[in-house]
Amino acid sequence: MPSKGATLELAVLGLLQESPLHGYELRKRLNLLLGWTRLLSYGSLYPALKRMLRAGWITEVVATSPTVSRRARIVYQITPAGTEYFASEITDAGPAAWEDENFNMRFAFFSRTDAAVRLRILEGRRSRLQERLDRARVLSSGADRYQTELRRHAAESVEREVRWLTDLIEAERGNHDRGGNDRAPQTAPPQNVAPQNP
Amino acid sequence: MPSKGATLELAVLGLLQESPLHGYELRKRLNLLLGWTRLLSYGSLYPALKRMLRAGWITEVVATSPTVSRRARIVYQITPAGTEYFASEITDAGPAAWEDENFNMRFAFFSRTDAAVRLRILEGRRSRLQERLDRARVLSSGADRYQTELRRHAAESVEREVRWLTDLIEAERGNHDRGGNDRAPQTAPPQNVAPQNP
DNA sequence: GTTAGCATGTAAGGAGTTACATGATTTT
DNA sequence: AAAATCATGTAACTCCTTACATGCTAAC
Repeated sequence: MPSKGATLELAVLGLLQESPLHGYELRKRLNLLLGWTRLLSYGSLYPALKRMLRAGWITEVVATSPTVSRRARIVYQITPAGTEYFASEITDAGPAAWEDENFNMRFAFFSRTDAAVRLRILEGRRSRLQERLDRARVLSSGADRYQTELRRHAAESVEREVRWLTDLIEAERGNHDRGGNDRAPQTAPPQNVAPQNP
Repeated sequence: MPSKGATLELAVLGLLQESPLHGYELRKRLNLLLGWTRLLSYGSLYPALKRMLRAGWITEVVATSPTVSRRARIVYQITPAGTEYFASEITDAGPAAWEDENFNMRFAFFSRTDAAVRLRILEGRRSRLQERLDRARVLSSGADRYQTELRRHAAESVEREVRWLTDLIEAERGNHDRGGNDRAPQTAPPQNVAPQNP
């Protein structure tokens, strides 16, 4: 079962699928990929790598570089089992996929995700955010100026994100009629094909 | 030391300062106040209340209501020690105050915070977000379309938040001192916290 | 009568942060 | 020569989530 901490593991596998990496470099890339809030610490990454080794998703190779004699780096490589696990998780468009952290990670690997799954994840994410807005619209008693302003701003942020998702969904649908998929997700002008309204 | 989990404790104290509350009600209000992401679970709240009891910040009173015989509710009240702790923490405008979660909580209790402290927290928060943007601007390499789009959107969100903070800072300065003097006699009608669109 | 909301908890388990510990290499 | 960056890890601690366990009350 994809418990919560699967996010880090999946992100590592996603990066290792492109090329083998050592821990230090991995951390930097993870922070670039997902590090908008707190930075990932080594005390978090290295134990995760050990777990993944035990799970058989990655293998480690001590890189003894003959030319440049840096400190021996331990390079991690993804295994077939790891590739399989990544593929199966990335295919799963269940509720776990539209959690905050998880969603960003899924999105980051969208180029390796089926178009249908992409769409489901985007829509799931959007309706989850919409629920949040509805839940919060039951506006509150006893809120002072600052609390009111805080909520207003938070709601506005969520609304913006909903619009962002809507644009992405439209873009996805727009180039869906082509079998090959994998086109730009950018807010492209809506192509007028046959409107497929729900 | 205000370790990380102090956020929940402080929020509880902030709410209890207005009126005594029992756990269930407390949870609902906390979720309204800070619950834009995940909802707070009882498994998290009740242990926190126990910790706070041990620390002497709150006391519990079993409310035996004679008129309506609901299940006995345990009502928590803030103690003088709790009030003192809250006051000292809320006064501290150190780096901890502009962390994501923490910042929202601080902001929610801004009406009970000194104007000078408010300003420092807002400015600290802003420069922290600015740092994030700078750190991320070194981006580029190895990012595909989706990753690029994800970063663009994230950066945009942070930029919006910076602008929001800038507006708030201006508003704070506006009704704090005009031209270096504290006692602004006229010209400064009580500006709203939210200086927004016409 | 049964579902939904009110109300309080505990136990197991996972995950992350901070601080500690060490050492090489590159840049200033 | 010092400082920054590269590089790998461990241990203690804290905290949260999930799932479990219980029982009352109101509404449908």
